[in-house]
Amino acid sequence: MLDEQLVRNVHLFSVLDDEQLATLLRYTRAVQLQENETLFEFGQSAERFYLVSKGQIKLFRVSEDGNEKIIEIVSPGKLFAEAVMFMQHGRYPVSATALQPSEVYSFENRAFATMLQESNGLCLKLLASLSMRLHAQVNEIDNLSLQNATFRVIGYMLDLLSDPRTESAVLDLAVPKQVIASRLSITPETLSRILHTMARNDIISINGKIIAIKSVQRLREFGRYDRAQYAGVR
Amino acid sequence: MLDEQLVRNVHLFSVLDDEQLATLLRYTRAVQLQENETLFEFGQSAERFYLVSKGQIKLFRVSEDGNEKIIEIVSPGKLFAEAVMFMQHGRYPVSATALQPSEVYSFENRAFATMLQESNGLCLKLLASLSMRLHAQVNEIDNLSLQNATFRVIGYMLDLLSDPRTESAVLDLAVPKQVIASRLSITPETLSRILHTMARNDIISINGKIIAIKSVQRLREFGRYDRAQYAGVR
DNA sequence: GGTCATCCTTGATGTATATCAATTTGGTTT
DNA sequence: AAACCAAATTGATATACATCAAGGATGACC
Repeated sequence: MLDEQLVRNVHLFSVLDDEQLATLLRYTRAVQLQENETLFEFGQSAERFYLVSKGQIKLFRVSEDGNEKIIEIVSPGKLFAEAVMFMQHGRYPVSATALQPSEVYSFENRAFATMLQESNGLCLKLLASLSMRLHAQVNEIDNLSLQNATFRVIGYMLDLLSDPRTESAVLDLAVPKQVIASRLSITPETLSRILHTMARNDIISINGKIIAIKSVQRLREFGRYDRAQYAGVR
Repeated sequence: MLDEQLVRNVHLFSVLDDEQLATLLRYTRAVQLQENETLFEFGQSAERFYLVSKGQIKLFRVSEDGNEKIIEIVSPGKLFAEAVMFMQHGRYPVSATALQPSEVYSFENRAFATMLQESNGLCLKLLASLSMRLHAQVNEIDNLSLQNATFRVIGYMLDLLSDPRTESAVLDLAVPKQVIASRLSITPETLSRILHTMARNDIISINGKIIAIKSVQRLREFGRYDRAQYAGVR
């Protein structure tokens, strides 16, 4: 059973009229995934794109030496692999597996491509969406190379904040810390040390996957002025 | 005087018919840039996009502490800043300045956006172009985080190779080494050490901005197995 | 409720790259 | 050719993070 409201709330689909939406849904199917089950692998021919309805999906690459780098963790309500859709003979640039028992809706590229040809508004919407993604990536490269590990961890936590203006907040990491570490291109050990240094400085408190941020402002500042590794309590 | 052939060879424009091309060119103007002259700055309202006809343009960001990170070096025949075009009130995500005396053709976003609304083929072409860019970025993130500095240097040199199948080649770096270093997110010192280690291992020879690659195959292997810093002659 | 397997934490050590500092080289201008 | 300036090189040292290794904590399953 498809959650039509979830589909309707996807930004990219918001321009579809009722008839187009109906057509899209006709070619849509829900896929159940167990924990660690793989949806598609790097290099496979890309015939479909996906919307997460429940759980979490990791998109990742495996390097020659067998190390896995998580590119993104996709949460409910978010699309993925839609960038390949209109390329003929496109191949998935990453692998996708479920971090938890999950459900995704699977859309046919071809059906959507047909709509793209009919609706210019849709086409422009997709352009805007891709271009925003591209800008986000430029920022990402920025962060990876210009900033240090502590900065990235803080950025990740700030992203999880629903309301960026609250001064204190409680957030749920939702995935194993090692997964977050991979996403941030650091080792689990380093992530642990960074978090605990913050805790020692009374900026956050850690309770398993639940992190309480005591002061968002001091969290931001910590990234600018401190090096986590050797920073003592002050 | 516009080099119409150069414009016609741009992949994105190849789908335009003669009339559309004429319309585009009517709103196009050539801009001359001196060395170090800035074309636009980060955050400025993006009304135009560009094609390099002569010289080299660097796209970069400046971090809070004043360090500049070069995101890309754009060469003749390549477009830049076209990803912002159809976003209303878009802002440039980077700054652009000339590395040498250069010439760029400047296109109006609005004129092009009008064409986009008329031509679905053009729209799809742009989608494909952006999506390829997105994939390239995913690869880039991959390289930045998974690989080491030596690997990135090798990747940069292999990219400059016109024919990737030749076993030996001579290539012109064309820009100061410090610019390349910034592009690769390393310091000039580290770049120098890496190049000279390769030279000591008889893989390349260095003559100012001219690098002779003695064996492309050995160059590739060097990235996989070696650490440049402490690798001796073998 | 104990056992087992993950995940997380903590410490000791290693290393790739940055930083700082001093020459050297190369290209421009006089 | 001399003088000058930016770019490149080279060496010494510092440091952020990784790696290796050894416990702890947590939760699932019988």
